[in-house]
Amino acid sequence: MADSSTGTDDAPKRALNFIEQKIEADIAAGKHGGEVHTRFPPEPNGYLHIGHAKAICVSFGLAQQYGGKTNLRFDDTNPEKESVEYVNAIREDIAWLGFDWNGGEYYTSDYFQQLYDYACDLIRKGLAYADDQTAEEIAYQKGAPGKPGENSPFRDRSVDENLRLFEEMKAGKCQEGARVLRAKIDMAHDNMLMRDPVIYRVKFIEHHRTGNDWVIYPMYDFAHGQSDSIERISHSLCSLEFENHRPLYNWFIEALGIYPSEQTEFARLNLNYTIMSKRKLLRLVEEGVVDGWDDPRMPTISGLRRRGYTPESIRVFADRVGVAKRNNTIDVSLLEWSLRDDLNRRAPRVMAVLDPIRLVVLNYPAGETEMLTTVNNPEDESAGTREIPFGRELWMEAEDFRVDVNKKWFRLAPGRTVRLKSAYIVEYVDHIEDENGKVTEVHVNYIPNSRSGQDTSGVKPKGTLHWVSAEHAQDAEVRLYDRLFKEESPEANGDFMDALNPESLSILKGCKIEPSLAEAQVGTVFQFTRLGYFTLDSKYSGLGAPVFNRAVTLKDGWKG
RNA sequence: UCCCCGAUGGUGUAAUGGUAACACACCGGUUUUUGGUGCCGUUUUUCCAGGUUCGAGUCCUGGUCGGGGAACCA
Repeated sequence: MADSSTGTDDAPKRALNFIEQKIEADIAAGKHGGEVHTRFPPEPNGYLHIGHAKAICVSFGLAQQYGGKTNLRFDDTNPEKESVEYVNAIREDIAWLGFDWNGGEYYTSDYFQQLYDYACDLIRKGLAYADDQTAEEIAYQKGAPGKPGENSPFRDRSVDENLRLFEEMKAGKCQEGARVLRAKIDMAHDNMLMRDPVIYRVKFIEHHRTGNDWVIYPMYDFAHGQSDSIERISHSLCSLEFENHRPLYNWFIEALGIYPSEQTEFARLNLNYTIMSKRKLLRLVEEGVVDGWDDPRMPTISGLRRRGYTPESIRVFADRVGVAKRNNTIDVSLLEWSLRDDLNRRAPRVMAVLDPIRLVVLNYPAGETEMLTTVNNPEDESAGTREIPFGRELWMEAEDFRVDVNKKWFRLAPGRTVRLKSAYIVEYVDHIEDENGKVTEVHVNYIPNSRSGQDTSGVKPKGTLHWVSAEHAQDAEVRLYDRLFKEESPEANGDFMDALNPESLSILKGCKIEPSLAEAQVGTVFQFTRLGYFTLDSKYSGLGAPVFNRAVTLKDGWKG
């Protein structure tokens, strides 16, 4: 099992990251019975984003890799900010990413009684006490980094008194803020978190699961390690910001003498041109800057899903990003590459014209329709072929015709010849402009013996254009997205709201799509030939009124 | 001021005392009925100073820079 990551003999051995190295060492040493049991512990107070996706891939992926299990645990110790709406969204996102919490689904709130008993145990061991001071007094006594704190006047209460006072807290006899339970550690400790941390506070707030059963709630530090321990988590993986909490995590486990789960921290994911904090994303939603948590411009998993990202692409991305301890900012182009790389191999190619102008084939008989065969995916023969209608009247992309061009122009222009994708080669005849000089219609002649697949014309056009038959095309709305922020580090200078990109969304109406797209399903991503990858918007698409989102453009090598 | 963590091309990640490599990005070439894909190639790298060693990105000491830390948040 220890070398399950190395794959088959002929596969090149991927370098292990530092957590994999630790796990393999632990397995070799027989630690935790040689088992790997991880957990993913979101607080249900917001939607999951791409940063969480990395954490999910790490915790679930490592367990998978070493034949272990993963628990999903909702860390719901603060009823003020949590709700079932978030619980359900989180579940959906993890499942969509392709992970199965085969170790079970749990809630920290399931352990409230157990945690309460642990606290009583600590009191009995003389390691916790009830403190009746205000939050301000406690904060003041904490001292400062480099300056020791001072003991609370309530620090030496007797075990019996502490037990009675804690019981009163539980029974609802204390006002919020009137009393807390604190661990008795060391008010002069170098690590501020070890200076008698508060472990229980009073909150008269209904909890989304336990209702009004409890009026005292454990703090993160008193809940997390113990929950890991209760679930016999061997490797508790979290982000760097919890490094300072590890001594406390271990202190509680040792003081309580419970199963020794072990915490390992790694660097969280940061992406340029976006923000990742739940609080700030919430602000975008609340201020209506975006169309909800699943707006296709959001870095949320639900936003990426609606945008057209595939679970596979996100998993590959998480893998490429790596696991290490130094702070990082990943270039968003790696995310885009991951999607293109996945979709290039899988997405069916179709044709659509976003900014249509008329293309008339003068020498093609009016009223005649010819069905042409075209491959669905040149990268995948098994994707098969389909028929597309061709006729005299077509739609072409306005930007594919220009009057004044240079030698680097591969498209249509006066005197030029181009191939219509999967159809015929056509040569320019003339064009019509409106009173503003805008080209509204282009006229061409086709070369009859240049039909795709049976071309005997010998003509070698420089470019290939996409098109749709005017008679058969359907109308669609297409939404193009650009990055939400115009600055690489939106939080770097001042308010991130000032860094918003005002042109992050453009809505195109009257786009022309080929008839086969009438049967498009939400969840399928298509390549619109030469334009990018597009998928039906799950929110705004109606019957007969399709709305497509562009997930990502094709890489554009044209410098013209 | 104190504690913890980190530092390798533009961005990430490897190299586990023995030739600094891989991916993305960039640039160039080639193929192409997608200016896509594929293929080939160019450019660019160990924070600084000492030390240990036949040999240091790696070990040691000191420094510099960056991140985290004083919520009844997680």
